[in-house]
Amino acid sequence: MAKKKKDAPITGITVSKEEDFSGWYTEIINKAELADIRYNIKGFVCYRPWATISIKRMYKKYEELLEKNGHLPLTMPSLIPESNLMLEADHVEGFAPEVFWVTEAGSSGSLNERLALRPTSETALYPMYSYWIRSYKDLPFKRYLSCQVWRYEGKMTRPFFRGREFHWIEAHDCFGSEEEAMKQVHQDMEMTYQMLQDKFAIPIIFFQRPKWDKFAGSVNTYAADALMGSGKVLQLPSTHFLGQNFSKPFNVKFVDKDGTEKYCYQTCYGPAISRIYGAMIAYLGDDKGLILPFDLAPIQIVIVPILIKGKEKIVLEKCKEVYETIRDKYIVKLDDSDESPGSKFYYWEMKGVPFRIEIGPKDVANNQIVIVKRHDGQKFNIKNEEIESFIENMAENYTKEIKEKKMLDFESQIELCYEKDSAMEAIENGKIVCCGFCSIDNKGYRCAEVVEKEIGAFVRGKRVDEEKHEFASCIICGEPASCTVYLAKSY
RNA sequence: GGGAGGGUAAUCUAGCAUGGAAGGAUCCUCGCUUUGGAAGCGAGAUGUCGGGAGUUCAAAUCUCCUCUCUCCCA
Repeated sequence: MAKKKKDAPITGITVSKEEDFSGWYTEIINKAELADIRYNIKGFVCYRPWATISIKRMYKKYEELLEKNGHLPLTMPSLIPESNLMLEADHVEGFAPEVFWVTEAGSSGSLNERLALRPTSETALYPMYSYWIRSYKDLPFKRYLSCQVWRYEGKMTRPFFRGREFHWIEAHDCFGSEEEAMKQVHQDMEMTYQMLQDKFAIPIIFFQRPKWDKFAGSVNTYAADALMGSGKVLQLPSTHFLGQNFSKPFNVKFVDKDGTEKYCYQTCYGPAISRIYGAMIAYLGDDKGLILPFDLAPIQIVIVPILIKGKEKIVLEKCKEVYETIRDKYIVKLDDSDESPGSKFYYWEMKGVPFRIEIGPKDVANNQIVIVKRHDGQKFNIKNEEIESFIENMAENYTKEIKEKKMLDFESQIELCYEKDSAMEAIENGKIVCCGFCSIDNKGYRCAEVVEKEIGAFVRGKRVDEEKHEFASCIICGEPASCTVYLAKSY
């Protein structure tokens, strides 16, 4: 065996995730070759193959679920005329500060009308919806598009978490009644749980956002907060009930059964896939590197031959044999490069490959192989005839095991608080605070500012599932509480 | 939004105070040797010193502008 040298180069992760999350994240982005920020426009990054493969699979899963639930795909232009964008007042006000404008083209100089690079597609889609929707028979009208959007973010950009360009899906649905629209909002939330929790192993909870924090132009916003375990939350997909706020200015109406024209009730839903990917690698990863759900891993099984002088041939033959038996069902890599075995172990662990198969002369002699599971490091000696069934069983359970390990019980994260001081202490201790609040309508905004300034947390809103706690008064102003809200630090 | 610190080869960096031939390590390529948790030796290749302007006989080094990255706070 080769001797380790003290100053041997370290290709794996060198920063502890717990001690220095920022450093850990930066290092994993680089060393696992997920993104490259050397592209010289702030907030615009290259997603490298290892990330892109997983992201494409996430898209595919999400798209399949949306289609199963009655959405059809479409593709839209990425430029929006300024006059479209201006049609809904609140929407303009909310997005105008972060719009990228195209004002010149070619050699003919400036354009007659400025064109916005879409920051979101409501104002691109809805003029077309007014053409496409004529009758109640066209309803419900459910469409989605997978696309990039651009927002001139002022906050610090980070690969996947926050960029000035990001990749998402947006679904835009039209209904004949408010009830149907609200049913869609609930279906959107259900889809979010199915994807984020079941497929990507990220624990979430939905809140109805306060009025001052809702999507610009919507009636209400319901947003998933990922529970990051540190008491901090991260906003993930949100779904919005738009009411008739957009259908009126955009003239999205239908002739109902009774022959009268009515404006549609609309919803929109925006899972930002790039951000979900960032949340997933950040939440699941450990000090060895990435941990990926089995379906999303670009390589699911890596075979590492242990080549001892004089026995290379029999080892490699067995590796190829195993490779051939499993390559039809899984994405398998036989790493027969010149690196030392240890170096390969560290590398593929960092890349988050779920299973590693080691095959050396001893294994050949014993008619077995060694299999190591990435997420918990468990090691198994498996006889030749049991290889396929063992892998099948382990592959089926791998994502579930990660999910069980990483799932957080929301109730265990929260602390009921009746006074500002105890809330401050709870937030300090990395808890989510549950308390009474005067109002999540605009009149509660002043108290929310106090929460931000003095407690250092944000009002995330009213939980959407069953609320078990009741409070008599607002934790800030002491007025009678109209609702129970949750306060947390956020990313 | 506010503050601080960076940018020299693909990567990490020395050099900058006091202007005068850009140095090392890693990666990469080739050869030999090795391989059950990060191997060794030898040879080789790689630089608009982030960009622009200024000062100077002379700028990685001084001045100004700009782009970009990292970290912290609101």
